[in-house]
Amino acid sequence: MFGQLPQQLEIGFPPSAEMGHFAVGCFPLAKQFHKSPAEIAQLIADRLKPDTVIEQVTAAGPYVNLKIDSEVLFGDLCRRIIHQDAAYGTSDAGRDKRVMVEYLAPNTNKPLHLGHLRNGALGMAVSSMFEATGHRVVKANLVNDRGVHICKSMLAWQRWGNGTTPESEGIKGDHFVGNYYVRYSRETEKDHRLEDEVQQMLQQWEAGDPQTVKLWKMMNGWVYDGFTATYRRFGLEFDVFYYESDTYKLGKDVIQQGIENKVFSTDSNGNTVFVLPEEAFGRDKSAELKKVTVLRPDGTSLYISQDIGTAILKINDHNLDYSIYVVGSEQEYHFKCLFLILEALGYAWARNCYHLSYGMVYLPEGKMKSREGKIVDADDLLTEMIKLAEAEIRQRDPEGRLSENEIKNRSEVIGVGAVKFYLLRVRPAQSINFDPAESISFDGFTGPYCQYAYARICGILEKTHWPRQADADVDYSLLGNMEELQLLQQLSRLPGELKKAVEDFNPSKIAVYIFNTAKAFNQFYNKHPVLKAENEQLVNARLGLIRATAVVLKKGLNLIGVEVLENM
RNA sequence: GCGCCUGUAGCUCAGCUGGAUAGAGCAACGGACUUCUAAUCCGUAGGCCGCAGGUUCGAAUCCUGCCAGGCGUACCA
Repeated sequence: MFGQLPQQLEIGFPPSAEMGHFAVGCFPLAKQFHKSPAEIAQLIADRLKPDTVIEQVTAAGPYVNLKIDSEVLFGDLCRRIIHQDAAYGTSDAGRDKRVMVEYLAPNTNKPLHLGHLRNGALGMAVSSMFEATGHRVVKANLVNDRGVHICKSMLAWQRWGNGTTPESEGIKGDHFVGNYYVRYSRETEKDHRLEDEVQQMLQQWEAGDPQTVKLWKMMNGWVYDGFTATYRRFGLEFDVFYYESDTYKLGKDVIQQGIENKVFSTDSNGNTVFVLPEEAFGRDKSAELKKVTVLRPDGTSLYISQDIGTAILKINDHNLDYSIYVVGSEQEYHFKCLFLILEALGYAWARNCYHLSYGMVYLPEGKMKSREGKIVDADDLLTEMIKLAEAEIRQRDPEGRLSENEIKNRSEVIGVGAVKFYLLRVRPAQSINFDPAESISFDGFTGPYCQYAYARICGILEKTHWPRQADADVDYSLLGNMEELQLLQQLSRLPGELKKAVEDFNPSKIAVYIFNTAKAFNQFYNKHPVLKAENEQLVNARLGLIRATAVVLKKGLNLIGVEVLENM
């Protein structure tokens, strides 16, 4: 279409569709021809003669705005979208590349909370985005199933559980265990000797004491039952689980090798340490180079030692090209060190490890603290949202036409979609101030708003037989009003937005894009009838346009893990 | 002290690889349902883009300094 224009020029959109369908900024040519961008734009506009495709060329300041023949403009894109369907916007840019997305990493001593939901929503969205760009994605969950915190719940249950189980009490397993974690925290304030007992239990666990291991397995089993239910409800999927109980001793061999190769050194306390480069880390309070300990003097490992081992394990297990860690921003320092150490150890792939860091979720009262019970529980929040959605659905169905099953299904899709969208609509680096009132809203920049636009389209398509005639015979040249143009322009953006979202590891780009697309549709919908358009030809053309819109909305929402409904 | 992140409308945020008059949502006010789903749409109002310099034809965007908030700063995970 623009073969006649120099290639370095970028094609964008004018601020208003009235000005033209495409805009070409002439800035790059200014230097080359020693003329102002505006002069060049005028020159091009004068030279470029309209033809069958390009209907009008106008210079507007430094831009050349082009108007394109409607049949080409609309027909091209709508036909392509409808034809490609779910493949629209995808690419094979990452073909043959294997990428692991590690996310969630829950502890098995308490239920999931709002922070986990943000992590999970991000993990799933990023995975989908990478899949949509042709990557082979392995979704991994590194379960933190051992350690002193797990023993706390275990000890409390042993002491005060009286042999009860989640079944006997009718409580979801993870919540059941979490209650004992809270119980431990309460009791230990009164009786500090419990702390010694917990340490003892941890030692017994590490020694493989059968009783302790049995208790551990049983209680973790309860937690997994609970987690599995929440995963299913929130739409979290994993291809592989790593358990810290299997991996916590990893890394020692590599570190030993690193010592021999002088990657690590020993400090005055006998710790095995890695000295951090000054350029990236500066110096500490006493003006010394900063260090990170990778082994204690007694040879026991630390968080980072395990992570070194696990990183290598993951690469070897799955032959990865990229390894992504979805972990909160408070661990940026840790991952910076980890990747640096891996590189120092000679692993070239360390450069292909990424920490997808995301900001905290703050509550109105402050940061979430599980021990103080000041958290937003994941299950509670989802239940609450689903209930609100249900109330809305029932209000819209006063005659009670919907089956209970249908109401349940819709409530879940809407409620869960609202939570995911709320957590994904801001970029990951941004911390979220969790506003309960705003989070439960279904109006405006929300998931349900986007789902609603999709459902409205389905409502129209349901009432007709699409295509009413052969797709090729639809006369798209009839389209071209402002709302149609703006909607079309939005539809054309998906591939580019997906590409940017993947490059930045930023699902919020998709969320924003989908919202804008839904809005463009609603604006069109409110102003122009589809089925009752002036004539049959126009009806068909508009049906094509909204059919394409439905494809884009569904695709975009699915990319960020939000499901769609044909009726709302 | 050092490192990273953040600062844009009353509130929550887009925009940040420099380009057309800085955009949305919420909240406020006013309008549109005998018309394909009003979970919608239209309108009004609301901005020294933290501050000060610099680079540039052009800066919310890049650079420097400062101010404010958050996170982290090995021997917890």
